[in-house]
Amino acid sequence: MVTLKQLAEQLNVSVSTVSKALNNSPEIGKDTIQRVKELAKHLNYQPNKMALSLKSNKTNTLGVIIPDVLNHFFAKALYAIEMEASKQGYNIITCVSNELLSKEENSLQLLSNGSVDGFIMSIAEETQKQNETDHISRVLDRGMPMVLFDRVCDDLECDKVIIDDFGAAYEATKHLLNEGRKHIVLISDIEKLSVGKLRTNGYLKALQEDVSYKEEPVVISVTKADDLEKVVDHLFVSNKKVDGILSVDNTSGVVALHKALKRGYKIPEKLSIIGFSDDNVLVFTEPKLSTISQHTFDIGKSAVKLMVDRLNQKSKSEPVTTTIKTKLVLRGTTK
Amino acid sequence: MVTLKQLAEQLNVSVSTVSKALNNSPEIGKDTIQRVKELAKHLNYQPNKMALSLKSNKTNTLGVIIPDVLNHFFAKALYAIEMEASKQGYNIITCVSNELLSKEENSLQLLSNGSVDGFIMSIAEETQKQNETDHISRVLDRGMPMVLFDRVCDDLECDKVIIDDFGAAYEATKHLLNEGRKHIVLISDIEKLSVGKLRTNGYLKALQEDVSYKEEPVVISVTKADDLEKVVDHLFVSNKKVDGILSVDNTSGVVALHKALKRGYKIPEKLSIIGFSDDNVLVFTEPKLSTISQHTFDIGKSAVKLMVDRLNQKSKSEPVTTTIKTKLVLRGTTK
DNA sequence: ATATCCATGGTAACGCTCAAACAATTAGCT
DNA sequence: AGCTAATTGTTTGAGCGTTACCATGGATAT
Repeated sequence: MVTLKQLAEQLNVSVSTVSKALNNSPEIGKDTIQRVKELAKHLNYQPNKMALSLKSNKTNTLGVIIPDVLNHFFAKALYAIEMEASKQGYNIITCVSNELLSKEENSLQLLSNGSVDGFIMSIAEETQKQNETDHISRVLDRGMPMVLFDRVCDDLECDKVIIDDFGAAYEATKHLLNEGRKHIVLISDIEKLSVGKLRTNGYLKALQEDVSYKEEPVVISVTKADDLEKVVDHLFVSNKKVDGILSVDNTSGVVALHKALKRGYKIPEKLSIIGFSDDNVLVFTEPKLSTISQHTFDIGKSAVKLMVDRLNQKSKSEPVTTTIKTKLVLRGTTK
Repeated sequence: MVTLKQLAEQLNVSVSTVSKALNNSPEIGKDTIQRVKELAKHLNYQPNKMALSLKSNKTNTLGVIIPDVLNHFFAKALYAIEMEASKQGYNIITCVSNELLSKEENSLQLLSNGSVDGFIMSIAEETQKQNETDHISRVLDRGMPMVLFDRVCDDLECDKVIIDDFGAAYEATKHLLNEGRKHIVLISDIEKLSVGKLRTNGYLKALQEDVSYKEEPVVISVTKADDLEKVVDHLFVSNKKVDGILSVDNTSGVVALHKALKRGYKIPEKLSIIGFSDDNVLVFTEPKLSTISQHTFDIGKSAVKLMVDRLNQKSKSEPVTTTIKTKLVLRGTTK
């Protein structure tokens, strides 16, 4: 790597002259600036990032901690975060907590040594289950900015980006009711997560409010240990009258559709299905799955924006929570 | 952030004493070491990463550039890279080239300023199409280590991790031939990529070698602009006799399976399908898709290992190419 | 008293920026 | 013309947080 010192030596000027010249300081003569810049370009000079960061105490790097890259939602959020961060001149250091509290603690700890200017993260499943947030508070207490997205924790005083999980599920359930469905089942493999609970509550609320709906709500909670396909398929034998399915996670809606088709259900005539999936699964379904679209890209983008605002602000201000609108997109699996 | 200086002041010793104490230097008295360490722990002292990097000229950070996080293959590779890097004490800075040459050039440029110790990357589609590798050579010339994976370029002198694309497709085609298939079609949406071409060649070679195979090979190349589902579906009308399909990309195998089922093909009796997909799509198929497994996790892991070896080595040595074994996993869509 | 050891302190350097100092030129004033 | 004042262009020096090397001081041993 070529340094200011080397440029200075070659040009027979001092280091600071070179530095100022490259930064277009008005103190430096026009011709000198020219000479310096030419040599710099010629030698492909790049200011050393570490030196800059050390001096300015700014890294222009964000730490991003997500629970699982293989989950399409988080992959897309990561994509959006990377795009927006890059646009704003930030790099991202990515860590995958793998849904583990210990890994999350570790990543936070390791990056809190001046590696990043702030954190964007979504909380690991284990962390949410154990409701353990000390490691996050510790970071916050040190004055490090943090933006939580999707899986947040209400107790933490920091910026957040969420969707209206309750409302989205409520609306989708309402839609099924309006279609005249009388036996609406909810499937969830995220019942342990904050967002999962909210969605389930939205479903329950919608059913409760409907005086003409007689059935008891049915919540099928699938855990990691379960065989998703088996559990979903079993629904059709244990609950023969099912005529509406709301899946509040990424995959179970698609699985339900496949299983239902295999069992000969007419869709959407006899059975409606609404999923919480991203567009990417559509290519694997026929008819196309109706979904609640989370606008994942906007979620990631907003998280970065909140972070950048926070980093640019002079005085402290109250935490902000951005709620991204969801949209019920009706396709082939609803009437 | 608490610094050595602050510790030193509180303990009434010099900065260098604190530094040495924390590094267990034998020069320092036992009791002093104790005192220093206690305070350090108490104040949660973390050595400043930037200062360390500046001093040692090592960042313990790797730059990872992938073409597309939404592609499951790359997401999984990224996951593996992150896991292994973390295990080896490295952070990763992730950039997504979005299949664009310009973004790739940009990321390489931006991180070549001392931000990372080396690069792990897979080449963007545009870059491969235009066969433009100057930006990569430039990095290599500066002595920055680089490991290419999956989408590599033979001309570049650096470490590589690949799979035997030719052999994998060859073997899969052989399998279809051994089943007695007489009209085997290849579907590919990566015909423009090095790996795509190799796979196609493997398919062609297998057909050529079989003297009893009379048909002309049929390669269906799908581009981004095409509607994958339409193109695949059309195959069944334009090529009524098809009894074997080899999909060499991530998704078209699953789509072909769905379309074939919808058209009433008996699978695997009348039609065999082999895909190049990862396990994750299996939940969306019935019968389960037979696939060529790429061992994506091993690919990522190996890339990191090559990189770490390279970084630890004293003297320069020849580039290494690691080939990860593939495995033909027969499931429900083959006899 | 001199050599030997031990514990600690001081300094420089990594690459950079910024404030302040300085030298050299030009302008302003009697 | 002669002297100060202002302007311009450049260098010096300190500091960001570390560590490595060298120096220093006091105690102990010879």
